[in-house]
Amino acid sequence: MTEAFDLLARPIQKWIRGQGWSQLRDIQVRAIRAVTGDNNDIIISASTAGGKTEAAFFPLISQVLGDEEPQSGFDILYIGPLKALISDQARRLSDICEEIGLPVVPWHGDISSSVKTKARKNPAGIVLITPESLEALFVRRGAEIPRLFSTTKAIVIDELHTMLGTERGMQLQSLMTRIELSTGRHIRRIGLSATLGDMELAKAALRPDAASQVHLIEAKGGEAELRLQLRGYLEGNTDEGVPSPTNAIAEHLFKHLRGSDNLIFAGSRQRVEIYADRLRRKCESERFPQEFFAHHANIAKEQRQFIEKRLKDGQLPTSAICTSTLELGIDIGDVSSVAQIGAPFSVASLRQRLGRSGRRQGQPAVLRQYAIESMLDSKAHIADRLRLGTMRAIAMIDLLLENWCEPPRLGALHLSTLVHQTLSVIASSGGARANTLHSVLCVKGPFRSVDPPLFGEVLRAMGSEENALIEQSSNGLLLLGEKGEKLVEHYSFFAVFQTSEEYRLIADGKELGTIPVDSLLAPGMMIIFSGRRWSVREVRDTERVIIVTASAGGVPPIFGGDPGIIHDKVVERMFDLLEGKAVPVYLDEAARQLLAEARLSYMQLAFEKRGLSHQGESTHLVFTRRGTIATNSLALALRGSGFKVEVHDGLLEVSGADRAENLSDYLQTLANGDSPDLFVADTNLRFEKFDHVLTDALLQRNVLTSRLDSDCLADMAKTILDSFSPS
DNA sequence: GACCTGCTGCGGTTTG
Repeated sequence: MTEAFDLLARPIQKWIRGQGWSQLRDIQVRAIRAVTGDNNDIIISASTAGGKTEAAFFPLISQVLGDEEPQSGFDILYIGPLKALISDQARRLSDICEEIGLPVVPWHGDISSSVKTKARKNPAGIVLITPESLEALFVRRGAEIPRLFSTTKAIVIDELHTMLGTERGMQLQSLMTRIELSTGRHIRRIGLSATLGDMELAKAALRPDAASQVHLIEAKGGEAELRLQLRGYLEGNTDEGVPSPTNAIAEHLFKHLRGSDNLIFAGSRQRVEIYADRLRRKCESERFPQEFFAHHANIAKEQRQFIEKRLKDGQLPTSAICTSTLELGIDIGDVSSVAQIGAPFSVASLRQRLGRSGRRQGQPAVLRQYAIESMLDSKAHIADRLRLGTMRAIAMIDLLLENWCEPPRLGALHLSTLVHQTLSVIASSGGARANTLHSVLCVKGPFRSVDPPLFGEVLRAMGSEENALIEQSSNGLLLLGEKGEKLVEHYSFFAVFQTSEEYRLIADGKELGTIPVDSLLAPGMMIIFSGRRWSVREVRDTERVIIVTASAGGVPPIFGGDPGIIHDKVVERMFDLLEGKAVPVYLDEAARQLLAEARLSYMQLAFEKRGLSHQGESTHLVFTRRGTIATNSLALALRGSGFKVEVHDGLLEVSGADRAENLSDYLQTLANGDSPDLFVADTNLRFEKFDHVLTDALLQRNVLTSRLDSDCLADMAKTILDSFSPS
């Protein structure tokens, strides 16, 4: 083997030989050199099943084995986003470490407390933990942190992309900084991922102070051949014998997927239920055994694990109709194909989904994309005439083929998580001064855009009479207030993300899953859940339990959700497509037709006036050609000035102004640099777990860094006016 | 116009 192999400890070499591997993979060779060479941080980027875990751990374990005298403390800290992933990885690492005698400790909510107590009393080896369990260690056992991590060589962060630019990612960054501060040691960080949109941003997020020092190890090539098709379907055809798009797509899935393992991403939990119900009934009527199953976050854990196991075993053909639950790293083996119903919300997630197929040598990855549009008549809506859903699906596939995916959105204030971490630091240390908190969290920690005056405002909000989360002692020390103590004491404190209240659905004494409390159900109503039909017998409000029995009819519950954020680049590509002539080869006949119709509609609009187009008496179209954040920001500005606005991908439908001049006059004031008030209407500004603590002024500043952008308005208005002005 | 993720300590009972 190579000289990299020689850098590994004997027991690791022996294990590799024992596996019968003839050679190490390229990223493994490069990772071994990087880990052994210096103590810098590292990002290892390779496709799923590309050998990233081994690439990081072979040399790290070798270093641990090279230590002369083992000291008390965990040698390697692994952070994973999912309990299931941690259990998978612990199994793989145990296999390597068993003979060596290095402990491997999975640590999350499903691990018994005796295992954790034992590991805490005698810390050694590799600990694999969730951000939340690490948080719990800080809050409940703050004094033990220096001892537990005094000898830790590295922190390995799996699925790094899930942690970038999110509340949970800020929490993790904060905890990593706090480990370094409390042990007084610099600990190298190693991030693993398959879908990082921008390596420079990923480096900056991994180590804000020394991004340029981060080694980048990217796998080259090795991508499976991709076979793809985009199929178009029309809704609203009342002719006899023409199936609805849902039925036609279910038929197509049944015909092509039955007999093999597949993932069908349906886009929402409600649509998962609809397709699962259709496909189950299809199996029944054709007298085939059941092989299509619904899989989403509200379905009971036992049922989800049953489906995951069926997929992994590969014994019985299994197709899961799912949401993003089956998108991340948990081990379900290789699937024959991936289906996507409706356009996804990001290219990154499409790529992650596609990575589930074509993992075996010589097997292609297969993607079937289904697009549903409405039939057009003279009153058809502009979003339908431009076939925006189909345009987005094509734009996303286009960008996927170019190997592009969304970069993380860094630079937001994340004030909700700042509130959380402030409580956490005070809880774990018993009390802290304001300047210490600012230094730990905002200077050394991740909340870098929060200056002392802003932090002071956050502290005052937390200490307000109403919130009473913190209070100041006579000597200036900040302590937990009455409500703060209560909050931190409960285990629900450890997660930084928001969750909603739910009812449990019970049939024959067995839990089927949960549904949101706001989906109004009463006895006698019929629902579809877990792909089957049920009738509600009893609603027990105090226990939050709903008893159901099998039934013949039903409709899926409404699960609710946040609107997704589409990146600027995707919308730009959609409009390039509308203006272009090329027809992608992977479109079926119906999809070609949709593209042709969209281009014709766009040309007719553009013929009048590009950018700002007249629609009937008092309705105008404003083409922003930008993603969700910029387009929503302009929509709020217009609403604040009395216009009525409907928002679509890259365009606004504006009414309420009698003449186009009013609209263009207003856009002119924006182009001149006038900054409008985006918050005149009673816009909802509370999205995250601790947003309720913040004042309106803080919420507005927060939202302007995460979901809105007022700085882009002037340029956007200029561009729109330029394309509008008569030539 | 969407999706996902996570959770301690203690008291009681049973078993060797």
